[in-house]
Amino acid sequence: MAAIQLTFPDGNVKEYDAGVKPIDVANGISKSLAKKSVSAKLDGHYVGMNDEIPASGQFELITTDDAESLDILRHSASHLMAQALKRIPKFANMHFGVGPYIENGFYYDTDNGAGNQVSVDDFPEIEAMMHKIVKENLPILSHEISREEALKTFANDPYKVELINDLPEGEKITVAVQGDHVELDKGGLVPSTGWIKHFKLISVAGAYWRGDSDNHMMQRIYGTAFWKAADLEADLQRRAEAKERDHRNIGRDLDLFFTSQEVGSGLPVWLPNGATIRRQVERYIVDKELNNDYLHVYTPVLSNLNLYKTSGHWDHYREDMFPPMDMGDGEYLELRPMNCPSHIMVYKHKPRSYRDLPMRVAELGMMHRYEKSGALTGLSRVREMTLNDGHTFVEPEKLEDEFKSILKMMMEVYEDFNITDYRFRLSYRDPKNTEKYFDDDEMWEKSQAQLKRAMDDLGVDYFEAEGEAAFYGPKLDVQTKTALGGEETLSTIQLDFLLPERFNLTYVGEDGKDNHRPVMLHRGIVGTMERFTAYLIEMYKGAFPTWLAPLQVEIIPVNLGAHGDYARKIQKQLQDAGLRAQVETKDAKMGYLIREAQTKKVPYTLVLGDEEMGQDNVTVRRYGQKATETISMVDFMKEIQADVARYSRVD
RNA sequence: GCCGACGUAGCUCAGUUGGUAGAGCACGGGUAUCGUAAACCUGGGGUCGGAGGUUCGAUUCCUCUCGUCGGCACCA
Repeated sequence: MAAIQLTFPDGNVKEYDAGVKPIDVANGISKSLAKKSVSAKLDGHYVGMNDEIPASGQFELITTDDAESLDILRHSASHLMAQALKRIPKFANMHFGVGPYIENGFYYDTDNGAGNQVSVDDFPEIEAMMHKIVKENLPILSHEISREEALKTFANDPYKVELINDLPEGEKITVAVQGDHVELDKGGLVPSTGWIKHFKLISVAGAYWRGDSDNHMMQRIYGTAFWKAADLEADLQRRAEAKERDHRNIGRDLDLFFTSQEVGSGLPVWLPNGATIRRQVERYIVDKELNNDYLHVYTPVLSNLNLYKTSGHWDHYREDMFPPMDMGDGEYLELRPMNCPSHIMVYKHKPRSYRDLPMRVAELGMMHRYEKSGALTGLSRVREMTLNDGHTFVEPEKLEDEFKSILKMMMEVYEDFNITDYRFRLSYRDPKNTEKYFDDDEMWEKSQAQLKRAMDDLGVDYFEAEGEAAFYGPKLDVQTKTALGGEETLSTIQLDFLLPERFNLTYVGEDGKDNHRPVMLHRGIVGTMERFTAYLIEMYKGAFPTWLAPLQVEIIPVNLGAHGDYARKIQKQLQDAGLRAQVETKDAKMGYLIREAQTKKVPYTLVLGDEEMGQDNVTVRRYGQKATETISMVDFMKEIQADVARYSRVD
């Protein structure tokens, strides 16, 4: 008998006879480890827990202590769900696509034919069937089969057949068998269905087969699973709380903005409170840019359509642009979908010299995009938006320096807003789909390498993504998470060698020749005011830092008649100092007014009565605290000014 | 745009064999003038998203349409 060396999670190495099964190995070690072992890998590839181990190779057990085990559990849960569905008569003939684990759970793409879709109302029945199969504790067996066998096994599942046919010739095909259910599967599963105890189906939604909108749409059933009941409970709790954090809900509760059918879809109206937050952000970022040698301009939201034909945007994004306005004399005007051509016109207005470069043009530029109806979401995806836009025109050899200086400014801004949860994405073109992009392989190779080099020089962490570039060049995107877990781009820096060509931009070099071509950098630091505000709302859960808060100080006179004048005097002092303060004139009990100030998340609430009036004092209650403190107005003024100054510095 | 669900007062939501609607909060009026998370009384407010159809009669059933939500696709 050949002996095989097995390395265990605790580092121990033991010898076993070949032919032993991982599940026996796990059981043989110790009771505690056996309970924790969920899957096994041989030479880095998953093997079934119930399969025999061959005579050679490096073997490792994966236990519930490993983060990977949660993926294995969820992957197994998706199979469990598929098996349950097949056992329910009305889903007996359901076809299945793919059923992977994802970040917060798993899904399975299903197709039960038109008119027979799965609905959330079916979830209890499906879950009950899943629990039944868990009780049966069916062993999950994994083994290799031939292509012919595979095609025979899945003959009734056209999606699976397509997947099998797409596997390269010679590729190993493995299946996972649990009782009467067979899955096309690469492995990474729990030993038996009894391991999957704590799960919940979450939602059902449409999804194109293989992610292609030309393909048939399937029903994607989402679920999640955990090892412990408490973890599942906590996760469901988190999902519920995320809704409270959703900027659309807070926006309504705090009167920040609204959208209405009368105004139009994707066209939010900013109410005074939301407008204040936005104004603060706008003042901040414009000041910041002016201090970084940006030239702020105003350019029209409406321009000649030819501008976008020249830039190439018309060709690439016509579907998502508002239709041109035919002015009747051969001229077509277009609501601009982006600001670059406008800023290019600023550059082109006069001959430029290398001494003028880098030239940084910036604007809070309003633009319009006809986003598809299904994409519209609150403030984060809209049809009219104002971008904190900027374009730098730079000598090619200074490109990396300029890139780094923009990134530096971006990180300073993030610090001022306390934004810490983000990651950098280097967005390259999709090498398999190059017709979407400007056709110049050398340019792409070079600029993508430049981008990467600049990031490496700075020693900043990033990840790379193919197919995320703009048509004119690669970019650095800053990816953040929304309350509901979606990822979106907040800021971006884009390299552009194309538009300077298209618009024939030049500058006079040191050599006196006027045929030098600048490079362009497109950048948005806080992105669009809409999306950035949405992000801030969710990040702060509506409890804004004082410098951003719509109302900073709520003043409550104990008795409006007796203390109203004093309240208005205090308000005046605060307003003269540039602060946003309001005297509450509603004739209600104090408890009511305090409650209102707290639910509106006002940073400071002042209560003024006999005890304060004589001594020029205020009694202050800070947001989120129950405690109150009576201090002099002078001290309060110092406190709030320090509070505001801490965030609103521009350097 | 696609698949599914939903659309009743400003907001959150009730409203079943089809007989033109109700609560709480909010808002207006009144009483009380109150020291840190909801005083009490009272009033107004709805073409039940819109259009068409079936019916003696539609918030309810059907069709279309607009919008919202969950995803997918898209995102310069």
